Amino acid sequence: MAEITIKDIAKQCGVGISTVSRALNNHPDINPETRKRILEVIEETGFIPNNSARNLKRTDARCIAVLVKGITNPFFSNMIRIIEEETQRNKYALVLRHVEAQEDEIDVALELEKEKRLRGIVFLGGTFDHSEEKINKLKVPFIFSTVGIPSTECIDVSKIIFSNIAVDDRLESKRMTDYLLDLGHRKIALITERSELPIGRLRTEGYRKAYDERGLSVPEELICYVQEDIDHYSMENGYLTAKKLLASGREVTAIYAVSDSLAIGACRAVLEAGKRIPEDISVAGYDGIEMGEYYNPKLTTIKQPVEEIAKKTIRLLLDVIAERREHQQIVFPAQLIERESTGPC
Amino acid sequence: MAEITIKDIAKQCGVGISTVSRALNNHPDINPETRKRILEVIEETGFIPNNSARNLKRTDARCIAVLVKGITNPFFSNMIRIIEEETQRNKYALVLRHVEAQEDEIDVALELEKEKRLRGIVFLGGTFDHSEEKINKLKVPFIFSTVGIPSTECIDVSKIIFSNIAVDDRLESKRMTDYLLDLGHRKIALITERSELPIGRLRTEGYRKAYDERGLSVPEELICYVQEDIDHYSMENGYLTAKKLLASGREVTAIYAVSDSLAIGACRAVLEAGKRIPEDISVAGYDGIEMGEYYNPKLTTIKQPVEEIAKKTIRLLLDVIAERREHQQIVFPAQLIERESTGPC
DNA sequence: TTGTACGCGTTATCAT
DNA sequence: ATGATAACGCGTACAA
Repeated sequence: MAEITIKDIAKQCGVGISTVSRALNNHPDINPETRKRILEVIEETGFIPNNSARNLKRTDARCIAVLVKGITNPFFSNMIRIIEEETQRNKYALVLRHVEAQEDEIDVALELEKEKRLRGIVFLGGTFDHSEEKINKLKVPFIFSTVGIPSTECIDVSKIIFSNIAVDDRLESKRMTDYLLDLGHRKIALITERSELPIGRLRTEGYRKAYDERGLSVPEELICYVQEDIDHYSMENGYLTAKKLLASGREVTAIYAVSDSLAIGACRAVLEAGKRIPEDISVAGYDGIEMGEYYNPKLTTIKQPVEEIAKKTIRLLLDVIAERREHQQIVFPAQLIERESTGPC
Repeated sequence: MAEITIKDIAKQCGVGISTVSRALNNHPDINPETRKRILEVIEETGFIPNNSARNLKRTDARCIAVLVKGITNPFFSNMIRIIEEETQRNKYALVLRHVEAQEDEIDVALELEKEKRLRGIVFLGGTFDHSEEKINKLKVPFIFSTVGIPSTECIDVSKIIFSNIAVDDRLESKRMTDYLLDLGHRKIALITERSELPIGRLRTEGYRKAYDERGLSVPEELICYVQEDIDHYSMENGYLTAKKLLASGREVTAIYAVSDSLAIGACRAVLEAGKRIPEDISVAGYDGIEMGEYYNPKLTTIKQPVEEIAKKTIRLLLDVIAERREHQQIVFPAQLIERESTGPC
């Protein structure tokens, strides 16, 4: 059962294979009539060009890749949707790849760069924690988006080889903590992740800083780490972690979780413990996912400007690809949205 | 800047390229020592084989594809996770492709089948509504999973060329409606989609059937269709649709939405209208996504056995690929989970 | 056990 | 405007 190829089309049309190729790729140097005839035969016969062969030969290919680490994270759903739109608007093809938790996103990128003819890469989620050596192997421009702000020690390097776009997680996290402190809360539990992933680490630092700046001592016993063995940012993890906290009997007047999913899980635990939100315990999240607006009570959160971030990510990447601009480190402001889940102590 | 290829590795190791190829593919016919030496050089030099070239030549390749229409649908998140696990357990590679709303999933499948050396395909979401002619072009086994049960007229054909796994949406939807009717509700609003996609259509039929069987007339004015111009199964759409319904002033004692996301959106609208759930209005969903357990109130729903469905999907597909089994039409039972969002009229 | 040579389906180059 | 032909990087008979 032979696959039907460009050769068969050529034979059937009585033309050379390069003519068929030209018809396929909208080449200018072709008679409109022959082109039409060829396309008709292609239609009839149901011929589909083999992408592997194309990628092997092609030199141009307007194509970028988006590598998402943690695709279940609803925060990325929106990002991806907008990225797809923007990419399409700019007549670029997009290959979207899901990176498993245990996979290394740079390895995947390297492989993809060879397979397709990528012109650029966007990393969503994951870390900066990659050896310089490995990162240097990437030959096309790439951008980290919403993975946090790199610590100062790698800034000089990064300026040269990649862009970064994110909100200032440390600052925004401090803002949320400040807000809760301003409401009179002192016993603010933090639900965060232990691992050294930038997101969790930065947001935890912001929480600490808020206490520090006021000369208040951080209530270490209220810093709760999510389970490592299940999805760090799932509702389930927020639920389990909050439940453990509440069962411990430690006094808590507010819970701040470093993601909205965690916060919603925490809400369920609070509710199950027979407490009211926010009258007995305030709950706050981070990210600004759609769910927070629909939850009952509506969730107070730090809303990241997803749309702007996504659009800027693509625009910057395409600019760098076209050499219209250098790599940049961009910080977007986020917004504290006060809704129903938080109140005075 | 020449890409580093298998040839370079061969030269650097002082061996032939086929030896390198053998090392790469764990071929038996190779001296363990040379193999080790080659792998070392590959490691050092950071060589990554070009997948396009591999796909072009390869004949075996244990690889299946999953095409997801509507990846934002949280119902699929879990499915995908389990499918990934199962696939990996069976030592198959998985290519996951996101199909845009306006794209035709069969076209995408056809293209992918040429590009990679696929052994099988899973369709998540989408429709059966494909011309037989086109569907016949797919040469590898494929399965529709959770897209509904095909109407009788295509069953005889389908038996031969593809498998289908799903719950009986019509039946389960009727079950939910029966449950609400049993609670004494008569003014049950339905939030569903107008388009002829199987999911929406089947679930609407079930709703009607429940009324019909009791000799009750269907409250046509309470059948609400979601907006076509935004994601059919989003919380936003549930919210907007329910809001319009409530504003109309029509009497309603229960709202049944054909997906949990829609139901949660509807809950928000009910709450905003100053009504209590379930005391004033009961709300029920369908699917059994994680969110429903965490929502406040917990959502009554029809829970699809996602895990079983996902596992069975992969197992059946692999069996068909290995010719251990014929294509099958499998119907899974779902479960009505009564939680907090529904109560007596 | 290893190396040589051919071909996978396509695009790019160079003639014509 | 069109056709022949050489790559692209790899896997695999086949020969050694």
